[in-house]
Order: sequence, then C-alpha cells, then structure tokens
Amino acid sequence: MVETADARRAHAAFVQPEQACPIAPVLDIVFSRWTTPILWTLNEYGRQRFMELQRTIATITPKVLTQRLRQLERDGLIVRTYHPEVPPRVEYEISDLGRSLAPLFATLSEWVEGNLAKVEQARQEFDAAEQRPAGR
Amino acid sequence: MVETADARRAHAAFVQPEQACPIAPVLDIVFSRWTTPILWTLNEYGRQRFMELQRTIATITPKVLTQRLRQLERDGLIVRTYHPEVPPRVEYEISDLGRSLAPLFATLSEWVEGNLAKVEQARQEFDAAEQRPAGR
DNA sequence: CAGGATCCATAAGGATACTG
DNA sequence: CAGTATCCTTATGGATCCTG
Repeated sequence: MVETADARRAHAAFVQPEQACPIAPVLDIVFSRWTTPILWTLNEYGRQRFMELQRTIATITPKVLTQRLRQLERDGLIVRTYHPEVPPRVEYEISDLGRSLAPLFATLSEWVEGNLAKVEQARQEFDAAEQRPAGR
Repeated sequence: MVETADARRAHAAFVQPEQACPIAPVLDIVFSRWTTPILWTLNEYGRQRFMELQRTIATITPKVLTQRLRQLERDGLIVRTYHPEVPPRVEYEISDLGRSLAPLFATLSEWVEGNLAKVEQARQEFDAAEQRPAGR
C-alpha cells in the first residue's frame, strides 16, 4: 500500500514537530552558542586550562566561558579537573561522550565543504531579485 | 615525526577557533531557532502551505514563521511557490539543497538515540553532587 | 589563576491587531 | 490566506569589578 502525499500531510497536522523532530534535543546540548568552538578546540588540541581556552577562543568573555564550560561538564561532554595549588590550576578535556560527537562533526564538515558555496550562491540570487517579481 | 600534545596546544594559541572551527558556518544556516522543525516537517510530509506549517509547528507565531521561511528560502534550502489566486495560496517545499541535509539529520538522530540517555545520566550525577566536593 | 557578582545594552522572540 | 506592523517582554551576551 502506498502512502499518498495527502495522507502524510493530513497526519502532519496531528503531531507536534518540536517533539516529533527527533534531533531537537541535541540542539540545546551541542549547538548552544560557543559550545562547538570549545568542543572543537578541546578535541583538536587536547587538555587545556581556563586561560588557554579564553585565549584560544579570543572573543569570549570569562563569564560566558564559565557558563558554557559548566553546561558541557554537566552534560558529561567535558571533564573538569581541579588542582588545589596556589595559584589554582583547572584543566578541561573532552570526555568519551564528547568524543562520540566526532562523526557528527565530520558529517557537518563534509556538508559545509560540499554545499556552503551553493548557499552563498542562493543568497546572491535571492538578493539580486530585489525587484520582487511576484507575491511579495 | 610525532606531533606532541604540547606542540598542538601551543599552536592552538595562534588560531581563531571561531574561524578555525569548520562547522561554525552551518550553525547559523541550519540550526537557527525553528529551522530544524520546519525542514524536518517539509522533508517528512512534503509540500505544505503557510497555515499548514503554522498548525504543524503549533507554538510558532506567524511573524517568526515568516522570518524563518524567508531565511531558509534565501539560503536555498526551501522553495516558495506563490499562486496568484483569491484567496492567495503559497506553498513551501524542501529543495535539493535542503534534502542534502538528510544524512546529517540521520547522523544526529543516531547520536540522540544512542547517547541522550548518557547525557541525562550525567546531568543527574552532576546535580546530585550538590555538596561540592572540591574546587567550586 | 579561575572564577563569581553585578549592572547594562542589545536583540530575539512573543502577543496582538490589521491588510492586500 | 498569507502575511505586516507595532509594541513589549525576556533572554543573551558584554563590560567591569572583585575574591579565594
């Protein structure tokens, strides 16, 4: 039996896509602001101290860096190690769970490499059509 | 020649991870708010009208829906078709470029399925350690 | 050094009402 | 129906100062 497009569209009216969309949960976890640069840095360059991260990310403020690191630690994606010395030393490294995101990031890189140019082109064409032809 | 961790960390100080992180460009394109539910819906249920989308997404307001649809159209991920009738009819469908995100979404779903529970568990353990043991 | 606390600017998003 | 326009609330991030 073939499911028609109309049947699928009728069904669409009964689901809540925020819940139905199965990737929604990841967004808050790995794609909050600053999280990908942090994870990427820790994955590429290994364990780093707080100040190292701040220098590496460059445009992030200590407050926001702290917030994001806490969230990532709470979600189990990074590991925070506190060394009780004077002055104190704290090191962050990516966890196994964090490393499990690698294939995902790889897929993303591939998409960027293959399709970002197409997006740029689409934008130029869209913007070029400033004299709206119809229906705007 | 083996690149040491220290060498890599030293190098990290000289790059700008916002630019170095190769997936940064995708975030604004496909992971802006509401974009994944929209793309997911159009990909799953096919072409839909404005009101259908609004009913499907349920908690989105027309203003925001319009904004997101414009952005997706500009980026070439969806196609907008205007039918000059009375009342007017507008249909949205996913483009080939938008469909090229399918493997990405699939990878995401897999990660969610396999690892979301671990995140939940990490959160509970983190929250359970309210009596901060050290370094907080 | 690694942050916590505080205050402030900006902007994204929601609610509501209205139009071609 | 498919949006626009307007107003307003809230969330996010930046700047600054301070501390164990």
